Amino acid sequence: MPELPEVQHAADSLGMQIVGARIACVERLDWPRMVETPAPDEFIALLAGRQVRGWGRRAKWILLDLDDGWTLALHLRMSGSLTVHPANAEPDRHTHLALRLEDGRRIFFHDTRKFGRARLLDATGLAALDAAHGAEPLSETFTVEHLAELLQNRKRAIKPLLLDQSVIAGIGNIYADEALWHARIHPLRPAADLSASEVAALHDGIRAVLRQALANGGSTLRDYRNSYGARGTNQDHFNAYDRAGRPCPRCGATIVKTVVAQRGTHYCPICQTIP
DNA sequence: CATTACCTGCAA
DNA sequence: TTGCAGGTAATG
Repeated sequence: MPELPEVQHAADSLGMQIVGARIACVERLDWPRMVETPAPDEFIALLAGRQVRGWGRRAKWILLDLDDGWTLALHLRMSGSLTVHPANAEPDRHTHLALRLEDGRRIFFHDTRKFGRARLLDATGLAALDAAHGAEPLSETFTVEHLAELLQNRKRAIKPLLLDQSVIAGIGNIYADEALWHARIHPLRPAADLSASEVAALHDGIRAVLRQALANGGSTLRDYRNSYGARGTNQDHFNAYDRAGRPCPRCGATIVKTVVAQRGTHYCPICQTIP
């Protein structure tokens, strides 16, 4: 599913609609395995009556800041979506978590593949979630120098490193391929082997593709929707991802698809030099 | 580092 | 029917 741009839009479109509202109850939790902590019955009991004070995003987690010091953390994984509905809306069979607000509206966590997760965290739990994740690539502190430090001494291929949430948070399969295309770097290049100018290009590429996707409301391949149910349009602007067999927009060579780190990987064999 | 598992739906 | 999908965790 969703990577940083989609999660940011999901969080913002949800948060701005429900900030200030109070959760009346959990109306449905028919896939209890999605609740990682606390136990499902406690999760349900603690959520009732909580007011939404604010919202945010950390890595690919949506964070709803609640009163009494709780944070509801939601991860959409591959196929999740969070939508807000009027009182009369009915959840379908793929809606595994439904919250009722005191004003009558409903929030549906829809997730065909059931990979999505929810956690209700206290301050300690939130700090642990934060500590488990790496640099936020759109933050001011994510400089070229910082990226260079992160790549230093790492023999791993650059693509799996970009996908490692404990190193850089929020990049997934789409934006890893797009950032590497942007920077003209082959996905199998050992991270520590990148030259200073390549690191600078990668830094630029990461930020450019994420910002462009944010501007386009994220990418919708199949399931992604924001909390109004709207699709993103960034999938119309891919240069490499999902473009196997089509021309590289930069040099005209045919984009190829391989498997790197067990993920489908798209790149230009001419622009992105072989390791 | 690679493989498998977790799930369902859809295209090849 | 098989393989693949935007993610991650648990295994050899």
